[in-house]
Amino acid sequence: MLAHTQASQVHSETARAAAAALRGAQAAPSTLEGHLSRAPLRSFAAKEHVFTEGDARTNLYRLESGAVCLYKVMPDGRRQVLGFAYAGDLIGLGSSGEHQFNAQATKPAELRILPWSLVQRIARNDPEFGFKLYEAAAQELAAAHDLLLTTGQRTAMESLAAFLMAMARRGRRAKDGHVIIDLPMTRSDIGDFLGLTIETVSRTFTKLRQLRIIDLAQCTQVHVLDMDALEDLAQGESA
Amino acid sequence: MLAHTQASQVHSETARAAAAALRGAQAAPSTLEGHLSRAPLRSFAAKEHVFTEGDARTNLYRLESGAVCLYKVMPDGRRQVLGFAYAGDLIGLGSSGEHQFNAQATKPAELRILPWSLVQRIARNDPEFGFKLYEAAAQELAAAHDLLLTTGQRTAMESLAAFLMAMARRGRRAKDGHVIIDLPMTRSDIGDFLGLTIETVSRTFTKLRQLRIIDLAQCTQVHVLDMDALEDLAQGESA
DNA sequence: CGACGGCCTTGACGTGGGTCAAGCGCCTAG
DNA sequence: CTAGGCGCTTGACCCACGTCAAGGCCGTCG
Repeated sequence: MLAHTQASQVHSETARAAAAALRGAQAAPSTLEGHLSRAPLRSFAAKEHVFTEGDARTNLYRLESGAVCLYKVMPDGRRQVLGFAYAGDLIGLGSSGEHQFNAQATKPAELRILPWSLVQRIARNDPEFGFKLYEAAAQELAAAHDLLLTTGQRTAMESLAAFLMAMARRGRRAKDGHVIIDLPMTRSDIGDFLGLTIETVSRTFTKLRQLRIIDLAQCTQVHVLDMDALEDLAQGESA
Repeated sequence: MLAHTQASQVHSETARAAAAALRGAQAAPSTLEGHLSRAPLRSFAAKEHVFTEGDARTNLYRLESGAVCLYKVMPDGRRQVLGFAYAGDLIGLGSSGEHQFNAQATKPAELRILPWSLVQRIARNDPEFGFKLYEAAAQELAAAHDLLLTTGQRTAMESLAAFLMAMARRGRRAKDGHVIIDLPMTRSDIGDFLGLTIETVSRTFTKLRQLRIIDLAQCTQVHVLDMDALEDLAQGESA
């Protein structure tokens, strides 16, 4: 679910669940997907919090539309964004107890809400499901490790290029062949994600534009003009 | 298992397993602890790798003694240490497929080795166990998130102070009341962990010594003279 | 429609920490 | 006992990025 990692798994269940629904069977669903598809849907306004650090972990969420930013804050206000969630991503995984970070919609969002107690119940009855939960957590762990590589080792240019490469996987393709990336978050979110200031993020975007590697239609929409060059920059091929 | 997080859970099972063994019952063990306690033990020399990135995930390990460093490397050699494992920690959790980082003993170490296929088999039969796996992964995730806060936001001084605070929880107490920390890793490991160079780590140690907050008997042994001051520095009280 | 506030960009400047280089202490091997 | 190597420290220098400050562009609300 965190950026910097490949697309999520899940979703293969959707068709099966839909088929079951058509058959009119209202038997209690057994898969996570089954539960989620009939879980209540709640809307959140931009900037509204889904949960905050210290809240009891009462629910597991799945984002249906919109985007959500996950972050931690230090006492003095410095902020580290841990990742962004997009449609299809699970939000709220973590060891039992309290939430250890904040989740805030960066644009209007809709989420399915599943009580955590139910999740635990399913896990107790379905060993396969417990293992799926584990794999979901492991995937997030891998994403966090990737992000560590960028905040710990990469330069501003490398970080931003890697970020854009990751976002490009979610992007669409314009008729002229260029990949178009919509950024559903502010420069501040990006900066706090990559461990940079908004000024540095902005300047680095400008530099990429001057290098004719990207084009900025609006500040929230990136056209990738030269994906190979971007890839090179992400891997550390100098300037 | 990563530093920066509280002690591990597990271990409560040890007594029960021992009791079962005494009863002479040789029935197949059902808990992870049961399996681990009779799993083969292997020794690794300092600097020897337990596994490397790209290796198939064939085993789950538990460290019995020594210390292990977990890290990723970039193509050009830059390295990010993800964490350190100490006695009792599980190593090798992650989504199925290949290992996504390297694990290298920083000093002579002994590990119990459990085939991953067995872990999966247990998970399939024991729902409780699958959930435990999940919680272990979630714990590592929390540790990674904490580390992100330091590599992304903290200054060198804050990072090192936070690192020492975390290590102090594992430390012993001298007769004069000072906490003594043994560092089973090099400056280079610490630097790559915190996103700093070895020179900066060294200079920061020196600064802490000059401030009379710590004392360095040898470079691997830290005496904490003023835990409160260290705590303050970790939280960002300037200096 | 005009004014305000968020968000983004750009410039000038300062600095924390990276780089390069030298030297030291300790451990191990011969 | 001596030599070599590895890891640690320290100093001098420099640069990437942070800080501070000044606009500009929307989008929204009165």
